[in-house]
Amino acid sequence: MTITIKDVAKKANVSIATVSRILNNKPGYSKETEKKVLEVIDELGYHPNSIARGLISKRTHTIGVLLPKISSMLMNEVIRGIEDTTHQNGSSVIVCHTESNGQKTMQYLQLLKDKQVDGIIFTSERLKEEYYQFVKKMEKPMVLLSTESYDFSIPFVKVNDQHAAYTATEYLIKKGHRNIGMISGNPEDQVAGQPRINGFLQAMNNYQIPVSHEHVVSEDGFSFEDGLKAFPRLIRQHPDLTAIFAASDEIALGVISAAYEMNIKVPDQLSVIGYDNINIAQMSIPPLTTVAQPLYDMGEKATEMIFEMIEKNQTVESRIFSHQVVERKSVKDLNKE
Amino acid sequence: MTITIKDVAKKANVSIATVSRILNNKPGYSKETEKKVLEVIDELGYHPNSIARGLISKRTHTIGVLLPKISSMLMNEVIRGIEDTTHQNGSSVIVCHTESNGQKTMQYLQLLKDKQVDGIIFTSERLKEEYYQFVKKMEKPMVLLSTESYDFSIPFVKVNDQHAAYTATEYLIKKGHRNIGMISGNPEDQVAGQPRINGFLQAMNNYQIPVSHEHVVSEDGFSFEDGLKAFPRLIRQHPDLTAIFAASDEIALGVISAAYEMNIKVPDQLSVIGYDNINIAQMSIPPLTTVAQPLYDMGEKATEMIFEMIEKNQTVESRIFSHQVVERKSVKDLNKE
DNA sequence: TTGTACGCGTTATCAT
DNA sequence: ATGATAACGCGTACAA
Repeated sequence: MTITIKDVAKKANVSIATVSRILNNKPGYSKETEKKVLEVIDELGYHPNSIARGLISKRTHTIGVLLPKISSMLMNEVIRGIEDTTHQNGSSVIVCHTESNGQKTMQYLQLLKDKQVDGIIFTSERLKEEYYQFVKKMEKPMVLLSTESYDFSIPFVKVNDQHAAYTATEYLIKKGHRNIGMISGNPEDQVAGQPRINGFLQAMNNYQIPVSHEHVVSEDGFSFEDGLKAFPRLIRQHPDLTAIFAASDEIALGVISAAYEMNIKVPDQLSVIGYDNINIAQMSIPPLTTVAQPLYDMGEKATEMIFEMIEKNQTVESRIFSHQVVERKSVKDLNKE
Repeated sequence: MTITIKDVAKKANVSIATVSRILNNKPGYSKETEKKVLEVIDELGYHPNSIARGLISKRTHTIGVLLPKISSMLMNEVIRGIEDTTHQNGSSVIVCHTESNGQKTMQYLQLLKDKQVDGIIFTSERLKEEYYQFVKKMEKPMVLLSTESYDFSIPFVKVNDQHAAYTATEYLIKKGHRNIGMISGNPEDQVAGQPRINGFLQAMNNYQIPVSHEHVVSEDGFSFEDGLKAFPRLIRQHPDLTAIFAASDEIALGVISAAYEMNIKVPDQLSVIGYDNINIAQMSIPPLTTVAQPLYDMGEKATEMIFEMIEKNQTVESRIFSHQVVERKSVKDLNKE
């Protein structure tokens, strides 16, 4: 038998109301009874049932996170930021892998609604009208993470992808490179695809280096395999390339492996810069230079925003995190020759 | 306003009891009323509130997972197996990172109790008496994953670590290696530490190859950095080593990177075999040969076991998964010279 | 300061 | 086949 507030009340010779007040710091009890009740609670090892609590208070101390089909390594740090922060706030999180599948996403949203989550963090994917409407009906706060909506006004946390891609490209240029190619993710991806391509093109243009769209090659996604497959195509088209900007670290590692297979030395014959700065960036040979997103911090911030919205019942300001290139050893400085 | 079973009942001109029966396939209603009610439900877009449901049914359709401080890349696949399976069963999971901290673990156990999870999956760490007693009082089923308890009789899912380590070492030996070193995790780790060392030693002994304990070097954990730091120490002690068995893939990558720094060619001058077969094993240069654990399947199986215990209210048989070496390119065959 | 009683949304028991 | 109602464990308005 689980022990309830009634048991405590009985044993302490008070009403359940009093126990409840003490539990929730609501005024209306004397120091004496508080002490007495606290003792009994301790003695019985009583803990309130959060289910019952949630039923009445409308707060379940649970938040939902929607994740699309992208690198688990990438999301790992983000999720850690979210989970740590959530638990620090005495709540827990339900993680949902939507696989970027609309139907699955709706199913998960329904699950989150059934479970009465207090808020939702929607990640790394375009927020479709359908999703938005559903959440709106739930009347629960939502924040966007690593994505942004132009259709609906929802607070978000992200890095400026175009700017970061610009920075990466510019870094290459400043190291003396002129023949630069890019391997992007899916160009139809409005959040991590096109903007990074734009940033690349913009940098090249700004430095008045001729580029065509043939300089950017793309596969479906951002994976190691995508890099592995895309690199040979790119290098065959442009054998004179001295540097490559990869739209993700995994792609970059794929490029490095493919280059190794083709007997092209990195960074001596080919420089590579990545994007994300996930764990594996340090593990490659040579260690990967990359533009870093503060993944953990972004997860943390998004979570803090959700809690602020939940508790103050008002909206909150979006936050753009700054990126930063992390220099390791995959880019050669052509100026030093 | 959220719409409840009452709204459905009212609109369908029946009692809430009838609606509830239809919702739960309890006998006691006619085809007609069923149709009518189902229509109304659809029309209103009604979904039962799982919180209220959980309050009375004592099932929350939530399970808890306890994770220690180990490679997030490793646990990633396991977690995916758990989450997928859980969601397929209409439940969701609360993931708790204990950091291998006893106090934190107890806090999380308390959280899981408060949230009334239906069951607990305890992972990759020794089950302390304190944890066991707590869960026992909860009267909820538990299964062990990648760990095993000799003190308490709890169903588990794992690979035979000693045997797998034996297999890895034997693989090296069969490729003609005799001077073999090992970089292990923490030897005091009773689940992934000592057993793997034992397996290594056992293989060497069985093939009558002299080894001392100096052939195995260990750092605190199983990380890339551990491998990075341990390798130079090991190779200085035994400059004649031709092969290394690393107790994890991350350690193995650390070894490869360290070897690269020291200008030692893998696999030409040094062969390396890993353990786990996580994603990054294919990304290294050269791609890593390793002994694979069926991580996703293990997560899946543990989850199925938990659900069986929950639903049939009885215990269940443990399961030892078989391991398998995945040949890539980090081990040289000395017989082919 | 303290207690009584109702309600949260659902399932289960007992009538009808 | 169906409905009224207690119960799940807790918070809170209201009364005392």
